[in-house]
Amino acid sequence: MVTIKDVARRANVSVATVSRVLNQNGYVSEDASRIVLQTIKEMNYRPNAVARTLYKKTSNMIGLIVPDIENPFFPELARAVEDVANLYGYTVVLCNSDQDVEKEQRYVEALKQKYVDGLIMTSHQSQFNDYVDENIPIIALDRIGDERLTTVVANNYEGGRQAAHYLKEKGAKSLAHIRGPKGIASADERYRGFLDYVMENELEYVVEECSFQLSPAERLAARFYDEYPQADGVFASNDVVAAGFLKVALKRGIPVPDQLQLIGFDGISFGHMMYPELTTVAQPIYEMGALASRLCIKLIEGKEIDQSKNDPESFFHQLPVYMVEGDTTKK
Amino acid sequence: MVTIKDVARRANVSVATVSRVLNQNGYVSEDASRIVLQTIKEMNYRPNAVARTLYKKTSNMIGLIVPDIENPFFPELARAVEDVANLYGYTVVLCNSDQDVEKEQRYVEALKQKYVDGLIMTSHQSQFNDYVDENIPIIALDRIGDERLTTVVANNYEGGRQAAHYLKEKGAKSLAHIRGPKGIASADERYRGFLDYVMENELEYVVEECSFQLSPAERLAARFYDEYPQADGVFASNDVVAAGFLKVALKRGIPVPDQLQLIGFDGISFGHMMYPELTTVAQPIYEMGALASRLCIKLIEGKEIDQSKNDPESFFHQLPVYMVEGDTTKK
DNA sequence: TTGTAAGCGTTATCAG
DNA sequence: CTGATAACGCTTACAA
Repeated sequence: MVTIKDVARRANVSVATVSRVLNQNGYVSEDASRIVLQTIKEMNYRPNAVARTLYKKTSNMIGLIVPDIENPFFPELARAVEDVANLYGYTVVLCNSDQDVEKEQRYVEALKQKYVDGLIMTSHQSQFNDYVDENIPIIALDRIGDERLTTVVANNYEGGRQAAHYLKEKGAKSLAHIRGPKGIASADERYRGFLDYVMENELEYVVEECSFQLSPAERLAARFYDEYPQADGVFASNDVVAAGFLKVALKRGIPVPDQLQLIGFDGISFGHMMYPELTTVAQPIYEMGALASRLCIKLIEGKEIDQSKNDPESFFHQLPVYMVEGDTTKK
Repeated sequence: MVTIKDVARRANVSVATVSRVLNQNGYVSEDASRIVLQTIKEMNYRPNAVARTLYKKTSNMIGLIVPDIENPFFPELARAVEDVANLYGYTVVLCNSDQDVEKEQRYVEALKQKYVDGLIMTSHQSQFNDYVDENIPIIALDRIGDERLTTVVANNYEGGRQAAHYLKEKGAKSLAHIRGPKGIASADERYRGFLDYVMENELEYVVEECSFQLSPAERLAARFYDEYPQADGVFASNDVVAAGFLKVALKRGIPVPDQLQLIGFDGISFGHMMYPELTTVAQPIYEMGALASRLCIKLIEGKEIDQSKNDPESFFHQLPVYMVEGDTTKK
């Protein structure tokens, strides 16, 4: 591997000079600059990022921790984070926490040892108060729990309300909400929104709980349709669960949307892959990821940190959700 | 940040001693060891990975380059790679190449500068002969193009044959293959398999080409059903395209599987999220990722490199595919 | 068994 | 404008 020393030797200058033209700082004469650039090209020299990191204590890497990249919500998010990071010259290190606090902890530790410049952490049950003491910027994405962290979330509460409202408008008389796991903030919020709305409007409703996965959703759906045959408007806490409910309904020959209307949450892309297409409360997934990434970089590069301390708006970013009208609700 | 020096000072030993107990090599007395361990704990010292990397020229990181993490095939793969990497103490750096040769090149460059220990590169059009000269282990995953690279792929050719055979067995008379983009090896192989089988059996068939995405698939499907109303057995080159064809068929009221049978390829998890469930030629996705990861680590740690040079079996790993019978083909 | 010191490849300070 | 040189935090000969 060719180092800065090799270049310096060949160009008959000192390493300091080479470093200067590399970083474009400090004075360096036209001549020197030209010859150095030339030799760099000739020797195909690439500065060693690790050495640089060691000295500068910054790696141009961002750690992204997700509970499970296989959950279709996260690839879209990850993609956005990476796109923006890339734009600014950062590399993203992706980690699966598996919702395991210890595993997450280990990752954070490992990443810090690698001098990652910032961390973006997605939804999780823990409150992770421990992390705020870390000396690197952390963005909470789709995750609430510590007000001291810069946060990016969708308006889950409003989404819950909208779902209930939409079902009511479409004529559903007996609502159901399949809520996500207790303790996961986004699930809790969607539930709260739904509940507030049905209470305010004195609607008939039931609530069941289900993890954000297909198989549990299918099992629950089977039981649910037996138990609550009168339910004609189901709001699932995410699209995967909604898909499970849709699948079981179709399998049983329950007419969707005529007898049973169905709304999901998230707006992940495969909602469009099925037929009937899923009606869903969509989060601006890509925007959320992009924003989180941008904020993280902003914090890293030290811009506007103070401002954000004072301005609540730039501390807590809640993005609006929007209805995507598919075929699982009436026109 | 607490460094090895701090620990040494506090423990009244030299940094060398601390380093020795840290790495468990070289002689160190019971006493010294005890006190060092003690102070490490007290000071909550974590060795700096960057400094270590600089010296050792190894980072315990593996770079994983995928064309697009949003394509549902890759999260499963990535997950497997990461799980195994983790097991052996490696961190995975995920990069999206976007099928862009230059972007991929930039990533490889950037990763090398970070002293990644190995690279796993997934399907791509380029032949990337350039990379074999790199001085780090590279695994080609779901990607063929350079025989000198250790390769992990599914038996795409056989999959293509199986799909055609299955459709024939189920009584389809007029077959169609919606092949993936020319130049992508896996797509080419599936096509070859399909073609060989229909030729050998003198079956009626047509072939269309479509990129591995939903929208193009839907557009093509619409045209396709108009143009080839007699087609009663469609083999799509991946599950996303199959989903697109299924969706349009259902929308048009074409009875699936009675009038039209449909087979996808990949076996991604959302094939189960829809109803009717997709019949598909499944790749052992997780196993492929896990194997690639294991092979990469094996190469990194220098085991069996020579052996693999001689034994073709350990150079080219082709995993078997298997039919997943869903509801889009007859029972 | 332990310590000293020379790297690893950069950057930045400080004289010239 | 340029060049020595001291960091950055760790590992490992080589001495002791």
